[in-house]
Amino acid sequence: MKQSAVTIKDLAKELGISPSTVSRALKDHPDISPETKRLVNALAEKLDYEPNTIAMSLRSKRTNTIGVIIPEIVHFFFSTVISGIEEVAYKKGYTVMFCQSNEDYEKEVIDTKALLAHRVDGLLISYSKETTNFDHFREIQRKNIPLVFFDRVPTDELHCSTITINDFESAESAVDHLVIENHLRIAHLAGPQNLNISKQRLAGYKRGIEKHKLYFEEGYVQYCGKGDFEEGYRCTNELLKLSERPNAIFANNDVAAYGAMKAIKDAGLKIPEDIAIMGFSNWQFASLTEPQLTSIAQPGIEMGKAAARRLILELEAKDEDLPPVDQVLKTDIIVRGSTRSTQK
Amino acid sequence: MKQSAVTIKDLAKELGISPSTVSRALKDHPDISPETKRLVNALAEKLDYEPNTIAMSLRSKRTNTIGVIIPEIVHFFFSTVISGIEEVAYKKGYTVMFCQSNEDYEKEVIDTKALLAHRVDGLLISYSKETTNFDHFREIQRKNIPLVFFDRVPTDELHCSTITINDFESAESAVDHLVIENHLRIAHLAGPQNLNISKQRLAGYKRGIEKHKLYFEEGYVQYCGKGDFEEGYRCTNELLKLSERPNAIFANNDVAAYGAMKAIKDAGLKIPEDIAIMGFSNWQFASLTEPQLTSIAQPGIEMGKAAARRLILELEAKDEDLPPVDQVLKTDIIVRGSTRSTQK
DNA sequence: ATGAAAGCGCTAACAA
DNA sequence: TTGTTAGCGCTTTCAT
Repeated sequence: MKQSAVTIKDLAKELGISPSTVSRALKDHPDISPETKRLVNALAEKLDYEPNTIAMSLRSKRTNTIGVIIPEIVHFFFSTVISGIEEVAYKKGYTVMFCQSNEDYEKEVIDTKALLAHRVDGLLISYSKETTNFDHFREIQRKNIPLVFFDRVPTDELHCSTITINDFESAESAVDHLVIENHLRIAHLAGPQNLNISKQRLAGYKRGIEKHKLYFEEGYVQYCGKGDFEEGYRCTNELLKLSERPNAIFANNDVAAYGAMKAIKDAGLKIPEDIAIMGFSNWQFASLTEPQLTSIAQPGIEMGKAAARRLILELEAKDEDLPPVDQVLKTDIIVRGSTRSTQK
Repeated sequence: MKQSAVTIKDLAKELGISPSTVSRALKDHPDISPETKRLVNALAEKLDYEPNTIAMSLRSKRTNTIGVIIPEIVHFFFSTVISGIEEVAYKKGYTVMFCQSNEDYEKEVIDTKALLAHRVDGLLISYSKETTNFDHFREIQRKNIPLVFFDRVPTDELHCSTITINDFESAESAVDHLVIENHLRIAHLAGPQNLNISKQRLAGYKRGIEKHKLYFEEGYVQYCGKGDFEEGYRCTNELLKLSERPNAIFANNDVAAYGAMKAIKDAGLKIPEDIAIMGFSNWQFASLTEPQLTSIAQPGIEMGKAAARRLILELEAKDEDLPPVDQVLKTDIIVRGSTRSTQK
């Protein structure tokens, strides 16, 4: 019922030499004679010897494993990020342990504990919409385990590297884009304000409104709670009730945007003729069938790669204690298949 | 730079008792006096003692970790499966190690090795479109490590449990559905035939064609290679060239179906008036904006849960050596938001 | 160039 | 009820 079970001891016994010699031979230690190395490696090959990484970990205190916690895997953006993480981890010889918090604070705490218990070398985290208490993250730091946040990152108080996109500027660019297309009454479906990304997007939107001196009223910003489909739908219906009905909606996130689309269609209105929709969203294939959809595409793969690279850098920097870095990635505005960078 | 480092030894020394007593006290062993247990637990709590799972694994030869290999994480279906796996694994106290093969045979082999090296207790695998050589799976079995396949499963030769959907019947039902809606010239975008699912779907399609005595010609089955977007597009263009142009397309998989949609639109034809599209696909939000899309929805979450449950069952059955089981899940045909089971 | 011995942190047989 | 000892598989001083 168990593993192949051939150990260094077995090889040693077979060859009539000591385990330590075998160990050294396998690692190509300079002290060992070429002849011995040859013999050891040949036998290892023959008996299909595989080093026991658990035993190695027990000694070295390294598992070559990185832990990842994301809110939800069934989500285009996060699956993209994970993909990037896996790619870099794989190339650098790390394996990925993965948990999803399901946007649940309690689960996130337990996941953190579980990954620490499994002795991951470092952690990559994008925290849940519910998370306002960061004690579990502090615990990680207390243990001196490298931790990098991506997308949903804390502001300052934790001294960690972060990977984000330029939410503020992107939101502003979105308004610019809508204005160019002559939409002058732009509403916003805002996300949960305990997430910095949502705050930034709202701020960028406001900046755009002010810059272009657009019409604005209180009701133009709808707070969609957790930004799910139903909330997007509900909030959009609120927008539709306004006397100065907006002719464009800038959505904080994709699922809310889909809710908005449904509300608009249910009201018998047309997209984008009556109301244009734009937002942080990757419509994936939908843009093929609804070419009027414009999105601010988040570079998920890049974010995953950047996060993994940064974490591994910190892991391998040993005690040099790298100061945290905040890396900001650029988004793209994708219009009807064409791409224009938000970079100014 | 390292973990909290408080060990059983530390606790023992502090309390002036032996490590084994501490170990037993922590595990609530009946032999230990309540008083000792109290003292030990109190100190453990105070010093924030965390058992070292690596050391435990070295002894027990169990890591409480399951390895998962899927072709691609950025894919609605597979992300759904992973989600189900994670859910069950979490509830049963396992952690998930995850790799994606990127539909690359070589990577799959390496991933297998990596997960075995990390001493996962068992493996869940859906193999790549390229995989025709199963030696790496046999290697797993040789080591007596439980292995469960899902969705893309081998036929017989490996003696493993499998979780699949009823591809054959679902495909037949799809044809039934199209016939009811009066589409009598139905073509098929077939998938890679080294995958059993693709074979089954093709067979079910053929069965449907025969049963209803529908018009058929050679060109109605287009083999889309790996079934990517471009292939779906190309193959659909082939269909459009036929003199008896089909008025419905049944697609083996989602991405090919999207390619088909683009080809049809590019040709100035309408969906579904000119050509209806149906297939194994989850259009997610697209069905909101294109309500004419009908899909055979694959129960990904259920598949993930079932696979994880089965694997854990085998893990915990110890040496009882459960005979492999082939579990077949039912799909749903989802039409304009309504759901009809394919179960007959 | 090689071996002996100790120890990573934990547990379990055996002894007391 | 508790302690002693040995060992999981590996590496690494320190000796030879």
